Amino acid sequence: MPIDSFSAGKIYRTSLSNEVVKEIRKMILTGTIKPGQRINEVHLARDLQVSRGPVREALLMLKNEGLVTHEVNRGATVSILSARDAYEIYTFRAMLEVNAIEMGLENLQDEHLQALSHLLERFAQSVQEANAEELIACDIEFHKVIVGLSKHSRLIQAHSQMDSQVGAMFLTIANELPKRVNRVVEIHQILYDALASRDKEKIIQELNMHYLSTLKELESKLKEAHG
Amino acid sequence: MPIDSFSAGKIYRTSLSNEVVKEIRKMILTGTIKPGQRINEVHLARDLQVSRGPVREALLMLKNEGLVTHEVNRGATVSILSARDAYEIYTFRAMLEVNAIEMGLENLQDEHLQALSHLLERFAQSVQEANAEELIACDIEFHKVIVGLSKHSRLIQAHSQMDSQVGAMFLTIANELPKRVNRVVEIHQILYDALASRDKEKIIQELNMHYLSTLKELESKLKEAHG
DNA sequence: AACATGAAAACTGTTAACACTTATTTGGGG
DNA sequence: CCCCAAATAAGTGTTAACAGTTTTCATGTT
Repeated sequence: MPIDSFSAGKIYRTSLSNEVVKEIRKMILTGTIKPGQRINEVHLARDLQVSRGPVREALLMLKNEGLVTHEVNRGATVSILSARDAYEIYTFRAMLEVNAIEMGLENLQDEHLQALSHLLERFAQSVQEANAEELIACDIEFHKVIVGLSKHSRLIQAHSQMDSQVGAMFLTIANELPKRVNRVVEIHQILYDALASRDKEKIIQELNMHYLSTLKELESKLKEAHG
Repeated sequence: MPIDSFSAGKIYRTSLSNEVVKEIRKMILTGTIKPGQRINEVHLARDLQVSRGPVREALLMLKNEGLVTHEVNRGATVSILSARDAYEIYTFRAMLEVNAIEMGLENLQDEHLQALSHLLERFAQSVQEANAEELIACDIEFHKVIVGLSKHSRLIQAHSQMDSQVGAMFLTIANELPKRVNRVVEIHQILYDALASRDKEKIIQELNMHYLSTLKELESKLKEAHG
């Protein structure tokens, strides 16, 4: 049962495995399957009306996103992200973004600032609509623009490899988004201003601030959730 | 046909896919299959006396190591590493190692220095024996110790994800190893001395030097090979 | 001779059945 | 009643056959 994805009239060919990846990723990020839960290939395949081959390939890809862990002869389980993981994810992303700025700030064009500005509007709107999914997408997109300035594909790839895990972190605290959410927009506004100033030291300082505060807010939640 | 790997009497269970990964990786790193060459799943499976399932899974894993690229309905191709790739690989590794030192130099124990010292001996010996494979293994191991100081698993993982690509780079210039090879040992000796001094600034400076010179030596070769 | 066209071959993507491993249940002995 | 062991069920790993796509090759036309 091969699948074609349609988008604006143009046909993009994709494999079932890739579609299954999206499906499972969504299940994990929306909490349909929960951290620590084992993933049954047969059941999942049947639910998705697909055979086990694509499911296995999809699980391998999700393993590389860090959403899933794997043991031989025991299969895949949804990753549990600890406070330590949160620390690693955010410090590493901060590190990558700081280095991206250091090596590529001169690539910052007005178009980038426009794109970021537009993202801030989407941010604000998704807050009003209490649309967590959209909020996360904006956050990820925002930081993707920053690392993109480096034009360093391996740096960019290492960064985006953690996108899903960032999404999963958000999920962990999703129940109390409303209170925190306004600060997120504020914080990104500050980052935007720093970028617009094109002052390298300032940007780097704000980046570190940004992630430090994000981490602070997250860690207490995570510790009470599961060590 | 499930396979068990034996090692020093103890039995480690592993999957066929993992064995196949090792096999294909070896083929790529020894030049049995060459950059740009397409990988035929059926032929490869037959050669390895295995079915296509494990081969496909292995190719997925090798894709994440950067040794292989993949197009839907066209299968896998051995990655071609350009001068730009060399630049990215070495600048990114340098960046990761510098940050590892910055966040984890205080974790440097005498045991680490002993291990590094031992590696320098292995280095020297593999030079004498003109054992390129061993030389590469030492180089990778040496730098693994450095990033290991960070105790930051995501940083470590991002670094080791490029190990195979470093091996592939070496391969590209393997024909003229002899001349260059003595410098490699020298350079690592300098790095070792810097580490032994525990002087953070000095270590960072030497790391940057290290990769700069490695890159210089490589780039000319790579450009003449394939853009 | 160059080019387009369509059939055939080769190859990847997917499926379903088989083999082996792990988890669970059941029954018997302490 | 609890614990252990054998039998059984459930699950992952692997294989082989089928389906659809890409590539190659031959044929006919200009």
